[in-house]
Amino acid sequence: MPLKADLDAIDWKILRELQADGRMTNVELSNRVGISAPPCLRRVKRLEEAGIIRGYRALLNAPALGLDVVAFCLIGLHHQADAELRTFAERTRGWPIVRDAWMVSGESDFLLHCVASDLGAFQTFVIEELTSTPNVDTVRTALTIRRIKDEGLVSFAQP
Amino acid sequence: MPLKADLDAIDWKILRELQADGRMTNVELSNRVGISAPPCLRRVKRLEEAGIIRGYRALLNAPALGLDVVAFCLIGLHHQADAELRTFAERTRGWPIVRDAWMVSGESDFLLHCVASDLGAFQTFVIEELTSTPNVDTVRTALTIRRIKDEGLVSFAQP
DNA sequence: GGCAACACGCAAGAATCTTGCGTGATTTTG
DNA sequence: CAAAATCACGCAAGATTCTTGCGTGTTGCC
Repeated sequence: MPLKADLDAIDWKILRELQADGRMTNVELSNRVGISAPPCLRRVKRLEEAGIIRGYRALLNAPALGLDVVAFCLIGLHHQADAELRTFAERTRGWPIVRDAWMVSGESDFLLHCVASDLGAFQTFVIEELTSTPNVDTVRTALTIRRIKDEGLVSFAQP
Repeated sequence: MPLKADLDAIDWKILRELQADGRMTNVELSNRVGISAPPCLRRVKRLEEAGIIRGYRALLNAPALGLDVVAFCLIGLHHQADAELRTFAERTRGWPIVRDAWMVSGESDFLLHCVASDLGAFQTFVIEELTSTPNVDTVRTALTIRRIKDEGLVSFAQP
């Protein structure tokens, strides 16, 4: 189960390339990182089995699919005991509009990344679902105007 | 250049499957959506060329890579003229700590999704970069405690 | 110095990708 | 309404890629 310390320069290159293009063939990947295909594939599988690569995902174009509203919601609860946090977290998993969600510390307790077909659908969600959920205190929303940066979770500026 | 209206049930299945596993082989994908491999591959390419599939990305495990801090920053500027918004947007692209960034409307002007190796690195970024950037008025941060939902951008609950 | 552990690259068989082509269904057109 | 055109499907075959086993060279550790 390798961790960060076990990764060498080639592993980092693999991670960078697959974060940029997760569907690259192994042959192409092996050329880019400078080793032959078999050891390259073995490294990728090792990274997958170690959980360093959590999976692969196609990135979809929401507007082209009729999803014109992307927004973030900051949620504050009345009571933040463990049971209440878990209850709200569980509820977010049942809302299709919520795509990613984080429990956070600071002025709010949760941050929700939401996608909806239009403003009406989003407002309906906020009013009829979010604010009417028990224990929800504050809801602040930020409608996105446009995405200005979109890279993978991990930066490769330094290594 | 197909749009939403041109997509049939099989296309939606393809999108769902590739959003869940972007590295699935075309043979496996074709089995799951119920057609043979050649037309399935043709559909995928059509979706890619139409920009509906924007790309593919490996999802990496930040903590395993020594990145223990994931946070969001809400930024308010003093002046929100177009030139100033563009200037700030451009600056976010030069910060490796900032992974995704959105221009938003509401109480803040920008939302930054940040990843850092530790709290010190993040605080250094906030103090020495963010707050010292010209035209930055307010900076509110939300440190993430844990991710409670992590799905692709597009929901497939309805179609 | 010798041994064990490890990762590499080669090679071959299996699987997948990719293209061309014929068929059938649906839509358009006369 | 019929004929033609369009479209997407599935089959088949060659090209590419994946996958595994194996031998070799290097590294680290007695």
